[in-house]
Amino acid sequence: MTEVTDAPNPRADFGRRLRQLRRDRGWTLSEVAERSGLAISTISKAERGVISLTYDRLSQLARGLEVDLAAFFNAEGQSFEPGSFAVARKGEFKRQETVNYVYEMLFPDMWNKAMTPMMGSLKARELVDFEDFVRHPGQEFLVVMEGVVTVFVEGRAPVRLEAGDSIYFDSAVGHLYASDGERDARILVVCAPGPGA
Amino acid sequence: MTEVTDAPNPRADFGRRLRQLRRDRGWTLSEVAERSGLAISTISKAERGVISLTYDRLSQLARGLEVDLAAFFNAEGQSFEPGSFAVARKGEFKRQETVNYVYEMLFPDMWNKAMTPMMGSLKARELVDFEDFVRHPGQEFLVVMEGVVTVFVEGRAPVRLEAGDSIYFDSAVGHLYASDGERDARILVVCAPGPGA
DNA sequence: CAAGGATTTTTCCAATAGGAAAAAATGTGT
DNA sequence: ACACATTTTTTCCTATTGGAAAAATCCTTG
Repeated sequence: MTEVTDAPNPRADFGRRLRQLRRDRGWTLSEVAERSGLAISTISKAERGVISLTYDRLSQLARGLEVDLAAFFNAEGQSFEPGSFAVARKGEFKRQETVNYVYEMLFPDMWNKAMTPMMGSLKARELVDFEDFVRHPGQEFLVVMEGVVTVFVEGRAPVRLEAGDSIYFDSAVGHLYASDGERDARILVVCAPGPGA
Repeated sequence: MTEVTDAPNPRADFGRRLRQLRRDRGWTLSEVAERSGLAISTISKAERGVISLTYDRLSQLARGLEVDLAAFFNAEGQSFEPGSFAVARKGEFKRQETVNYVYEMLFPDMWNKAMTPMMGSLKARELVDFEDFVRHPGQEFLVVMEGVVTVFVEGRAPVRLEAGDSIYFDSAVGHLYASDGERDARILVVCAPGPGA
């Protein structure tokens, strides 16, 4: 016995979205049924929130409607000694310089760490040389500690980050940081080798 | 008798992702069960691809894991799309609470990241319960953003860290953080799975 | 407005999901 | 190695889903 609830049923929303999706395409139930391999009745019920589709069917349906599964929801839219540890005191870092940045590796004498944390300084209004995108395997995480930083990711619009903001990306994609404010910026970068490292 | 199919079952992928998501948080099945309201067995089966969850359950599960539903799907295949990136704005984090800390996972809807960055707050002079050392595989990196923090590493003398200081250690060793100052402390923690993860 | 085709909703039943509890496996400390 | 606690997997059973076909609704046209 299906209750007549107009409470914000989770599936009701989904159903509406589904129907919308179908009608946007001007398709009928049977058309979608054919494309997806589901039964007409199933789709009908799903659209009205009578039933709650299983992952399998959702998956099929997505293919049938030619949308990414996510579209349905977008609702809201290591010789590191085991057991060891190390402390890095502010200011006691080992300095390194590259063309683009000045940074200090935090635990230089531990090797095979799963992560490589670095503190970096970006001089205010440093020239950004677009020829020098940095690329390397693995993933990278950056937090802005002070100042404002613009991150250039190859093929994407620049991202402006303020203190407290962070970004996570695939290091294999060309990237570049630059201070964006009047002051020097201070960043923390943590690199990790990719899954297959 | 479950067939031993290693065929690219659509749900198998999903299941793996699910398990990953749960383990990233260090949660047990029953923990997720409680948070999501689903039965333990259901989650277990879903993770192993034995069953195909319905939309309703998926929805609940997403809430329980504190991820956007879309996060389950975005990566139809791989995790952390090669070449992708994500930005976390200060204050736009997803809150999580444990017995000892309040922290916000920074990129909750990307899974299989090589690193798991979190921002945490430690209430001033919170009682430290030494019975509750935290232990999990992998390595951990902590930076103090604000305040003063004492890190207790099992079997070692407590380490006092001030803003800008950081510590890197093996997460398998019992560890515990506590704010040590008058003010609340703010920390950034990055976890990485160990070599054999 | 009646007839006929197209589309959607219902009905009925087999297939599958989901939960409670038992069983197995996996970890702890002693 | 042992018992003990914790976590995961199985088992067993009920509730729900999903499909085929029948019934109802909605066009369109004469």
